[in-house]
Amino acid sequence: MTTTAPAPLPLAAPADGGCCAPALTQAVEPEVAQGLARSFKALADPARVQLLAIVATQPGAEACVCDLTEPVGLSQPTVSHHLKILVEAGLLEREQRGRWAYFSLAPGALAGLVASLSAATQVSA
Amino acid sequence: MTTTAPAPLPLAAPADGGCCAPALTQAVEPEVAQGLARSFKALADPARVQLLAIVATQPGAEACVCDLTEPVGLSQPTVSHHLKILVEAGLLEREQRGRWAYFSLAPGALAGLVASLSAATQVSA
DNA sequence: ACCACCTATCGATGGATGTCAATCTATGGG
DNA sequence: CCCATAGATTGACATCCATCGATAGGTGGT
Repeated sequence: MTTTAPAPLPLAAPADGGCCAPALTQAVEPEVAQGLARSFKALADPARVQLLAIVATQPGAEACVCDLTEPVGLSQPTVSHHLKILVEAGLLEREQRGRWAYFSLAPGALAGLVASLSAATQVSA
Repeated sequence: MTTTAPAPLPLAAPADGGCCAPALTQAVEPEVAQGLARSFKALADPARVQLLAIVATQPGAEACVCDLTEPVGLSQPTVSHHLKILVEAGLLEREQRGRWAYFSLAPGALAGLVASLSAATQVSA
């Protein structure tokens, strides 16, 4: 989080009569962009997409690690690692029930991402 | 490319009477997961999110590199690199016009991602 | 108490990725 | 014909990340 926006952004006006429009300075706050990028980074791995999809399609929308290891074809530590990333990204929720850990979709998380992307598409449309 | 799904997925039945449901084998085809992950990977960088947002909010939804370098605070080669990634991901389109290169939102690309995410959320709802 | 089982953490390793300076290519103007 | 400018490519470097084996932490059964 150190970064977030140290850049002064001198904003040298394109007075050179160059190519195009004055160019708006910031379409999105750098912080916002960073937050979105972090969410997308959590989805930027095939294994994690699969894990999310499996959880979503499970009856009750929850699954334990023992159910998730085999479908993705990865070792148990690796699956645990990916699940942790998804939880930290706010996309999954973890619940220790008895001896097993159950993972479920975090309500509203994906919807939030959808809203962000939709906003972008609306602008162009 | 090579990968895509070499795993035989032995599918050892959870006959051990373990924790949970039989566990569906594949909620999403590995290829599909890989495709989605590749799209999300293109969005998994703050600079690329910003670039996309700037292009989207420009009048006419297009911008040239000279407009994009300063707002993100990165060097010209780096911006060019990010733009290339966005184009290869199918999110942006490039058009050489005169001496300048104009980038615009690829129609339907973001919408497709929104559809995929929406599908996932629908399942749980 | 002990043991079997599920999951998380640790350490290591190979590969991917972001970034820049330097250079190259191409387009237009004089 | 030469030069200036916009942008892409190259090479190098540092960092991050996915993956695994080995191990630790907790929980339940006997």
